[in-house]
Amino acid sequence: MDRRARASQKRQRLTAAAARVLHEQGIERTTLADIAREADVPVGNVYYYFKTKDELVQAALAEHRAHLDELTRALDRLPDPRDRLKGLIEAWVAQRETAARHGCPTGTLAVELDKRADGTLDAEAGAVIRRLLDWTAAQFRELGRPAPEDLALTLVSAYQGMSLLTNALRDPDIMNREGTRLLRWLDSLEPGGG
Amino acid sequence: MDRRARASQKRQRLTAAAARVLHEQGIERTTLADIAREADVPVGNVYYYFKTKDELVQAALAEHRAHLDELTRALDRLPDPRDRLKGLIEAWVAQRETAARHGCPTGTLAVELDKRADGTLDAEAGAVIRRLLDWTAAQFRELGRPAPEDLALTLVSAYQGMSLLTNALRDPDIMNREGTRLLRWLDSLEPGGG
Amino acid sequence: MDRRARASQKRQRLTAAAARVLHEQGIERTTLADIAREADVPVGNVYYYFKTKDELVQAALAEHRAHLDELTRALDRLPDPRDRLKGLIEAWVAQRETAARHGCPTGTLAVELDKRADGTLDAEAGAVIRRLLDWTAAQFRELGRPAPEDLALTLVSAYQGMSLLTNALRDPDIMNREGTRLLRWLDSLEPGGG
Amino acid sequence: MDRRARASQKRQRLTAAAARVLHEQGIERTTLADIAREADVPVGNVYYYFKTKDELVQAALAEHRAHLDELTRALDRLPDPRDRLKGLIEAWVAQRETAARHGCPTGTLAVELDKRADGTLDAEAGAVIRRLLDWTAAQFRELGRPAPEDLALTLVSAYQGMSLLTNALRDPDIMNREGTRLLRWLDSLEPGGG
DNA sequence: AATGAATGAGGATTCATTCAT
DNA sequence: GATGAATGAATCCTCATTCAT
Repeated sequence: MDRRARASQKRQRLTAAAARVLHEQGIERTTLADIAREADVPVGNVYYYFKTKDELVQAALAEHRAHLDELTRALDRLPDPRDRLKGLIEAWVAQRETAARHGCPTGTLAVELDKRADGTLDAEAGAVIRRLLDWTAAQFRELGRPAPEDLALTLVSAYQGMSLLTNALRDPDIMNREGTRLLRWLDSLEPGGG
Repeated sequence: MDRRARASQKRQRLTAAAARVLHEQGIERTTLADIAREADVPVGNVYYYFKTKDELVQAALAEHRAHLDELTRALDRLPDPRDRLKGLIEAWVAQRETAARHGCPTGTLAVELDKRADGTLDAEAGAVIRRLLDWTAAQFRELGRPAPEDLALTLVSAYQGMSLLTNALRDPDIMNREGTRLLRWLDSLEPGGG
Repeated sequence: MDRRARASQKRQRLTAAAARVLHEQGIERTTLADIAREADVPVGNVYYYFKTKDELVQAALAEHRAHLDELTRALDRLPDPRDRLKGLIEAWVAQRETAARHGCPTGTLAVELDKRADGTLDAEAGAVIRRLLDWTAAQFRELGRPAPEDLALTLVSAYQGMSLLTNALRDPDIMNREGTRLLRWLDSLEPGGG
Repeated sequence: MDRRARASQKRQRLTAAAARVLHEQGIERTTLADIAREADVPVGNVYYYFKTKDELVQAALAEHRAHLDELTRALDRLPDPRDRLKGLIEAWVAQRETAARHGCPTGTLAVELDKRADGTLDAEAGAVIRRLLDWTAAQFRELGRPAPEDLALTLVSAYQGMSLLTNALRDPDIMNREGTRLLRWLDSLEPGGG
């Protein structure tokens, strides 16, 4: 492995560490030293890859978006859009233990970023959520449902809401119950129906 | 007004300032000086009323719970539980501009508090949310619906979810759309029906 | 009890509390609030009796000096100066548990006061110790020993030393052992001997 | 000199400064800024070497222990244990001016540390004193004296006592007088005698 | 590129002392 | 005289960021 590869690997390690630690501890509670330690990179060296802490937050957001893309790409292989949406919900429920401990990564980052005066990163968190909304709307559209954007809003809202409650009440079972309801709801939708 | 009254008023002013500023800027981004300035109280004096920053956070949470109690007490005057729930939703939607800028006070505090190692305050945020869940479930129960706790979960989840999305996307209209849907959903429920 | 008496009783309560708490926690670690609480006097009221914290320290020193005077006055009733000195040592050893926990009141106050730039109170602590030295020297003189001041120095030094070691090592038995030795030493001294 | 060497030198400078200033001003009266200034190190940088003020106190204690070890190692080169003990006393007396101004470094630190609720550092101060006791007892044992631990206790007690009196009365001559007595006492001891 | 070390601007908290009634 | 409340200076500690090698 040459210099170039080693460097980019270090960058990747930092990004992954940032995504993980920022999700667990939040932005304000996480120090650069925390991330550096987790990535096994000397503190001073972090600045070679990321000029500011904000850039690391940005990288973490990008990482979460990449995870989302990975998931939707996999679901896209399913022929039936309804199955894709059900797969999405099942993926959410599968993460219930993590959600109980730390909430939805993107959702909680968005909440924290919103509290800042500077709204640069704020928008980026919104963009990840919008991406999820768009993909979801596309599935409803393909299903022939009217107002697919509204349906997407309802589904993603439900996800963020149940993640927050699961987290706040430290009760992963909330995601089981709400997940089950959402799956039944999807099943009840008739293609193109009202 | 004597010393005693003026002092307790100061405490109240600090509590109100804390509730407001912590909602707007988040816990970590808010300094004691911020709250002191907002309440027009010298920093050193804050400690006469609250021994730590955490106690101010606690007071802010109590303030939000009090607001919630006030609202539900008012709604309790309505004879029909369905109307009470619709009133709750309308109150939420009426706050959409604030939600777009800062999210749900309790919800965002809960998210931040969860990121802490020490879980004391964390639990208190959860308690406020649970209070809302309980009141909501009571209405569904009075309506004669089966599984009122699950319905409450669905409604409160929807609220937290739409608040978060509205905030993350800075789009208050989201609360109009989801609010409308929730109202229609309530109307569609037949008393005691499945 | 009239105003005058009640007030002086309050002053006495504060003095006693100061003597106790300053011995236990040291000057720097003790707040005025600590002393006020211990004396069951409102903080604001302390300043009516003592204009500064230093005045309270001074009062505590005076209290310790009074205790010493009380003890020597009682010992002065014994006809034999050697018995008086032995009584002194026995009184010290009887305090060994307190010494193990907090050291000699006057000695530890003197150590703390010495660390100050301002030497006013410093001198007062020294004066209490000097008073003990003088009384002790008087006994040796009455015994007809040569260089009674040196003997007093040796005895008081031994007391301060064993108090410090007992305290630092948290071992009250040290005072038993050294006390026994000092008693034997006194017995071995022949009146007027070399 | 490279970074590494300069850094470790800085640590040493901080330790030496801490030992000195803490001895002179006491723990509570010394600010981190005092120590930083004395060591010519920016305040913020102190925390790179010592995570808390307590760690600096600990380092100062270790420094004093090192000084003690140095002294006893030098004395160990003398063939006669009695000469070693006399050398120890002479070293004490040689420090009389410092003792008059600030007392025994370890003794006064021990007194201050005892006043704390947290007893961690307290024990460390005790350990330094115990080390001195042990070395002293070893000399008496080698001299063939019975109860060497008691003799050590007497000698070290006398040292702490005369240091405290010298300091409290600001009279270095006290150490001359007590030192002379202790030297004579050592001379009077017959090997193995009672 | 890599890295240990340096820097300084905050931020929470404490507390002696003063004030207003 | 009595008292709750007010004040502000001081202190410890954190951490993003920069620097020198």
